[in-house]
Amino acid sequence: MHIGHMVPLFAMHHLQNAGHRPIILVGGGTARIGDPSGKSDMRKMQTVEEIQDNAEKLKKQISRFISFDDGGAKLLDNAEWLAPLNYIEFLRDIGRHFSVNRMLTFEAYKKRMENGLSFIEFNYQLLQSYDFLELYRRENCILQIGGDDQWGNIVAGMELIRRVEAGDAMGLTFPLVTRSDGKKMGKTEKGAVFLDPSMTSVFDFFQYWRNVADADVEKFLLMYTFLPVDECKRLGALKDQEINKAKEILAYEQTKIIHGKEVADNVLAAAHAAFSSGGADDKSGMPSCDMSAADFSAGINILDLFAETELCSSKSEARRLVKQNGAAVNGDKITDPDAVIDSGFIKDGEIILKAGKKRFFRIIIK
RNA sequence: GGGGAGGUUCCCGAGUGGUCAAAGGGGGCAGACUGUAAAUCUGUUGCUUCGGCUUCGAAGGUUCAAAUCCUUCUCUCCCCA
Repeated sequence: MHIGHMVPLFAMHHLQNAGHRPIILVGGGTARIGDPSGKSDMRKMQTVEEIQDNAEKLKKQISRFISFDDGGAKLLDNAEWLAPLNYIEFLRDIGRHFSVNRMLTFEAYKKRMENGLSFIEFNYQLLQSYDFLELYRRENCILQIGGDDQWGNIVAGMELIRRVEAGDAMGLTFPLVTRSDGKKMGKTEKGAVFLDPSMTSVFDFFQYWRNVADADVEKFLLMYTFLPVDECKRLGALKDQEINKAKEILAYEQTKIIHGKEVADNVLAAAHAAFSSGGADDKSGMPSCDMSAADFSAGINILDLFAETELCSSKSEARRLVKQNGAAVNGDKITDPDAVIDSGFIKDGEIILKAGKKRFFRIIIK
């Protein structure tokens, strides 16, 4: 789960507030098949344990803004009805309603016609349509929402419901959220910005939002926060230095939604501490680790120290950083790769490392 | 089953016996400029005890020397059946 997946979930939040009952469907059954809308590779297969584990995590993550309490949202796994499927019966009852000619006209398949499309991927549409049908039958679900790459699959499901149950179902899709520079939302080239704090630290998460392009501020406030529309517009219209406030609010609100208010407050203070107020604010939201005072009594080489933290992944990288004038300890640049960090650097029981202008790491001395 | 084309460092993509840790581009990182923005410019981009070490789908082989040649295997794509 990364922030690129959030839009349909936010839509769910709003729909739930309007009195609807959201059902989140996890693809425990379809996880074993590729999705033709994916770029080119088949989805990697997952074990049953992985799927269940993921489903639990998912529920935990989204329960902050979608209520699973009594009568609230439901989380279902399509393995429940896909796993016991009988192939012959499926062909007879479901397959007969699909026209290959029509399926081939969908954009998602057209693309794949050039470099190959396996049969199981081609079948994905039938399965997703069947999911919709089952949800219609079991939960009286009449609306399916998803990214616009799901358009064809959703429409196919609507048609199936009409043919089989003479029911009237609807679809709602959202365009892929892009940033003003044309890239996909939530993708840094290093990888996606994940909701799980063990994959993307809350500090980095906050900073991602804090650093969005000016042109994206209003759009993201509207899409990714629950602030009133007027307020979003007002903030998005701020200029120059002022718009930084809007970005901070965006980052704070978003962090609050995903990680909770307490974490958001901490990270906000940590960001202040790192970037402006000379260390007066609470730094507990900053990425950190514990080290013992004894480790520093003999001193630690600057390169080793940086390589130990998440700031640098190897000593070579640390060396580069130091050479290029990008490393700082407690705010002072260190340019000598042989520099040794010892107890003298400990201030108020901690040492603050900085790589470049925006990446911080806090070593807490125990 | 038959025939053909391929698998190169994060990605795309050069490289067909030594000058290759491997062109170029993208991305990343750092520096300058700024508003913790964008754009731009510059540097950098396998690891290292700085002696070297490991990388070009996998395993063997030829050679003083291989990403480059040979063998087997494996995966992908295309055409025919």
